[in-house]
Amino acid sequence: MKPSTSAREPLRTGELARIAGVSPDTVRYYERRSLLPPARRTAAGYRAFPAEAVARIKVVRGALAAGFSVSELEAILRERDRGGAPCRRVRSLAAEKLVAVESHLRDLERWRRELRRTLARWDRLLRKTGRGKRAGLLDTLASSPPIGRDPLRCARLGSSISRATSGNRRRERGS
Amino acid sequence: MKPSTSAREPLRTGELARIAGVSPDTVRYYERRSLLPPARRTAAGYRAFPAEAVARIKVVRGALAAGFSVSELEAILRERDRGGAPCRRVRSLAAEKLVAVESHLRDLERWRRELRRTLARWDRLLRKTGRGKRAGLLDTLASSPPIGRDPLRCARLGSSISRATSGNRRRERGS
DNA sequence: CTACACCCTGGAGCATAGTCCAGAGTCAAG
DNA sequence: CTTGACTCTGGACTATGCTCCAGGGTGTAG
Repeated sequence: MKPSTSAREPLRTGELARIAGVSPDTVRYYERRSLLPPARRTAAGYRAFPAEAVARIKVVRGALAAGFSVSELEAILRERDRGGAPCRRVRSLAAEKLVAVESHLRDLERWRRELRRTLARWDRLLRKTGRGKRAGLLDTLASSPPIGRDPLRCARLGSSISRATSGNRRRERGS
Repeated sequence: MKPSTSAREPLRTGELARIAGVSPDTVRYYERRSLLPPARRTAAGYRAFPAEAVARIKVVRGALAAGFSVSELEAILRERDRGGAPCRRVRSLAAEKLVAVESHLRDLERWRRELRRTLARWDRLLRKTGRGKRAGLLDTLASSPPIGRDPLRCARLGSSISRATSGNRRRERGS
């Protein structure tokens, strides 16, 4: 199990970031949030990471993608680094994620059904309404909340969606 | 079309809120965000809403539940109040929501599949690992990102999910 | 010596739809 | 007059996982 990474042992923040496919800011952020053990420092105060940090970051990214939160990971990794085996907790956390995902899936499906019905109704309304005349589309939503008594969750999702829909600037910078 | 609401005409903030099923803070918020036209004021500075405000709030809640954002609604309602007929825009906005919802649905389904596979793999690992020994569950996620190169959206969803999962304090206050 | 690339830190910003707060005024009943 | 229920305002706060910034230091090639 000798480290076979192509880069020489002590990695600086930027190197580690490039190899792991994240931004230097993210590396520093992970260290601050204890997802990465505190790096050694050079005389000048530069971070010097061991090669294992690359794998660690990949684990973190994978876990985040799976739905774990930074603070959950913090606790888990902390225990693991102390020699503990938080496997059961990890498993049950993942099981919770699955339950949550399934419930969201149901919400989204209901939402999709509602949107489709709404669009169909609106198209009917629009067809029998003159151009430039108001069809009162929104008004048909007034009594609609059979969505349950908590439109908030949907609204929240809605916002994250509209963000995902539109802007994707950033990225692209280096050589 | 005479207002048949049971309460006397000029509604104060709290009355309107109770009738419409939202909090007084929310009523003021909607007014500030121009979802509600500016209310008349009594001599003391209290808001005095017309009975129509109830319906307006219901429309807003319905639209929010359908996925419209406050600022979209602001623009739409503003134009409608000026006598315009933003129906086409409303319709196309809703169509966009549908597209977004469907795409999220696909993401969530992929996520669910991944979680299920992960759990199955982990259970296999756990079975052949002694109690209290580390099974390296998280490590199996390191190379997993076939989720695409953007775990962010998932992570974001994850967070909104965990919030939805756990805490639902507040509410309950009145008589 | 001078670019130029890279590193550091602490802190603000993002984006949403509210919620909650303090400090202060209003109003009807008792 | 006091109590209690209500109202007002402007602003801070919530949650997340980064991202970006200013202001300043480091390292090295030319």
